[in-house]
Amino acid sequence: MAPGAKVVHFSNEDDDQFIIHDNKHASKRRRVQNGVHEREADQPNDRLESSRPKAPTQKQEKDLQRRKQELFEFRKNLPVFTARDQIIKGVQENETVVIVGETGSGKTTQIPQFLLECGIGSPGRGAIAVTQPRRVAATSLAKRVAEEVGTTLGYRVGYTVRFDDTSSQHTMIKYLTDGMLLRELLSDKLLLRYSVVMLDEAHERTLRTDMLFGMVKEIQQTRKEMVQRGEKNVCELKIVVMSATLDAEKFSEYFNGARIMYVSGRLFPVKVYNTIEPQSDYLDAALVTIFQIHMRRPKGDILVFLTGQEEIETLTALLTEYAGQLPSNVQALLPCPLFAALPPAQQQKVFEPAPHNTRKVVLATNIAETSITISGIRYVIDCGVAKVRGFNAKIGVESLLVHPISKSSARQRMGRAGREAAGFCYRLYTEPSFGSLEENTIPEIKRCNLAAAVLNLKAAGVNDVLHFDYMDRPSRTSLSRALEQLYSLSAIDDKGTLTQEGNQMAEFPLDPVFSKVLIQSQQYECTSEVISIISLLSVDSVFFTPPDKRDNVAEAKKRFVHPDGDHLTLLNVLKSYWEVKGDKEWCRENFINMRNIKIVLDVRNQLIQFCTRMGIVSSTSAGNETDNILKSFLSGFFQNTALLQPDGTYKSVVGGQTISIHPGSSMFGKRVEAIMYNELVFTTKQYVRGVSTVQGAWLPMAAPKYFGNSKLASTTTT
DNA sequence: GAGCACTGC
Repeated sequence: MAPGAKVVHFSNEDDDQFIIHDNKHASKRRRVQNGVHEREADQPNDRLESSRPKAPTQKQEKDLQRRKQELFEFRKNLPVFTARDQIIKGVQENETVVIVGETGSGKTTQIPQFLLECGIGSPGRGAIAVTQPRRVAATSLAKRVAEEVGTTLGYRVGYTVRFDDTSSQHTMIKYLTDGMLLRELLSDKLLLRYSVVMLDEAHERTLRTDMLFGMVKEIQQTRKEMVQRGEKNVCELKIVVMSATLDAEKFSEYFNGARIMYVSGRLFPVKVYNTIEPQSDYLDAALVTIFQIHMRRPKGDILVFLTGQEEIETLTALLTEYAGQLPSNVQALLPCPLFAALPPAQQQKVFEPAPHNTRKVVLATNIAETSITISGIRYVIDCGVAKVRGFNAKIGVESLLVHPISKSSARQRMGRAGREAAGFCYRLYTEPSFGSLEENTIPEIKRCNLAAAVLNLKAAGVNDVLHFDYMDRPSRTSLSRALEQLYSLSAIDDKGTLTQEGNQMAEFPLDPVFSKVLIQSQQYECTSEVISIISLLSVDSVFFTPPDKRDNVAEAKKRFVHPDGDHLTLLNVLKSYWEVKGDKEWCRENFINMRNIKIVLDVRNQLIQFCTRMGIVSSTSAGNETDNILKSFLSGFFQNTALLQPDGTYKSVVGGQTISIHPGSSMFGKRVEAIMYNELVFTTKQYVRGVSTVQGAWLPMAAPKYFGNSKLASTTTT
């Protein structure tokens, strides 16, 4: 099949009246970098040593002030700048304000500065916290705003993310991840160090932002009552919710009718086309559309939204093949894959400008919808679906399935074409299909396992999690399941109260199951190994798999295999890495993902620090007693076990479902009496990953409270 | 016999 043999027909393709989004001010303005460009922050040398930030020296001061002046020229042209006085007044007069502003309005960089300048944030009253769902955003925003304020990073302006804290007692504007603020809540239950909490990107509705909504709302009320009672050293807490979409009423309603303010953005008009007919094969439709654009439309790069790595690799291969057949008088076509598992060096390629006379085609997952911004994109192709993580609380199984996106997600994808100039968006579905999409994506809190979130709430003092003030309430089944799981781990007692062990578990930055394993490892005298393995399991993979080298990767993996399964195999990888002292060449030869190994080592160091603080000896080693390591894991993962059936399949002990070992596991194809697994996710089958051999006899020992022998007996018979 | 979107502490 030659590209162009088939044609995909789009509505209104030559009708300039059909413009969905039109900001008439936008095209007149010049694009200004507002410092939220993730690429810069993704450089490996991004990490700062946590030195004690000091006031700048006289010489530094001079440079800082010069830079500040330069930046002011940009700042005063930002749309939000004209609304400075109204915003200050709005926050002064209201305890909560909802601010709606599109990308490029400058709200995230400027509003904290306004609040600092007018004294709402001050050493006396408290600092300004600005939360972000992502680390890179928090760090790059802080760097930019420090420059704008004219201070060294970490002095008046800083950030706090996991493994990296540049804030100090002098910090008045602090950018932090929402997860980090949740952790601060454990030790500062009323967030007394802050006078303002700004929750940015609220429309994304991440699990953590949703938890913060409820907690800051309660804290605001408590602090107000304290002030009314005349308590000293307390001031009221201001809440600023910032959202990019127009669902502000929902936020306002939740926050007792909070004042809504709108800030204009800086997006250019994007013309939207829908297909006239539904497309049975969106991958094929995308391929044809790419060439239709390439042959007929003016310069500008193309961004294609697809669902996953496999699709992206398929389409990359097809594009490369057809691009080679283009006539010599047509400009070249350069496919650039982009997904999270791609090694950083290859991710970097999407940011490089296309060579002369070449059009770049970025084939991306949802990573390009929020996390990564690519310049030069004029055309977006949207297949209308995405892989979505789900959780069935009734049977306790996670899933990862392709699902139609929401209208707001489709608009977000569309907007990616209008960041620098007017653009075009080709939707590979009909207009009625668009009309039938859900308005908003279902918030994460309604579709994930809540065990960790519930434990976190309880540790922060919210005991009645069923009646907590959720903006979107998770189902009762989902909350009950979380409570049951915590009970089975002895994190809470039968009244739902946090136990001493549960309190300890909440301290660790881990899923409660892992915290349990870590604590239990003391009895099995293998804490050192357990910490390493937990760290290794906290990244997607310590290997990376280039699509053309799958066999070589499989070969490399074999070198580390431990007969008992993935847990000890992973440990072998880390041991080998240490033996060669992280030699780069060795990593390359063995397809070791250095970025992820770095994260593993960071997590490991952090866990050791937490252990030390809590009086757990982290150096205890199992030596050759590797069974003890597996027994430790079983003490947390006893529910994640399956038994071999006479027909050679595995059946889960809880739920009795037939499960398959993921092909990426070292246990793939092996038959043993019983297995324990790290996770079970339904994709095309019920796949388990992170699998090790266990003995059936260990099960009742691992969880005497949970296992009656009857339960075991009932699943072993077929 | 065959494969996981994206975040975060």
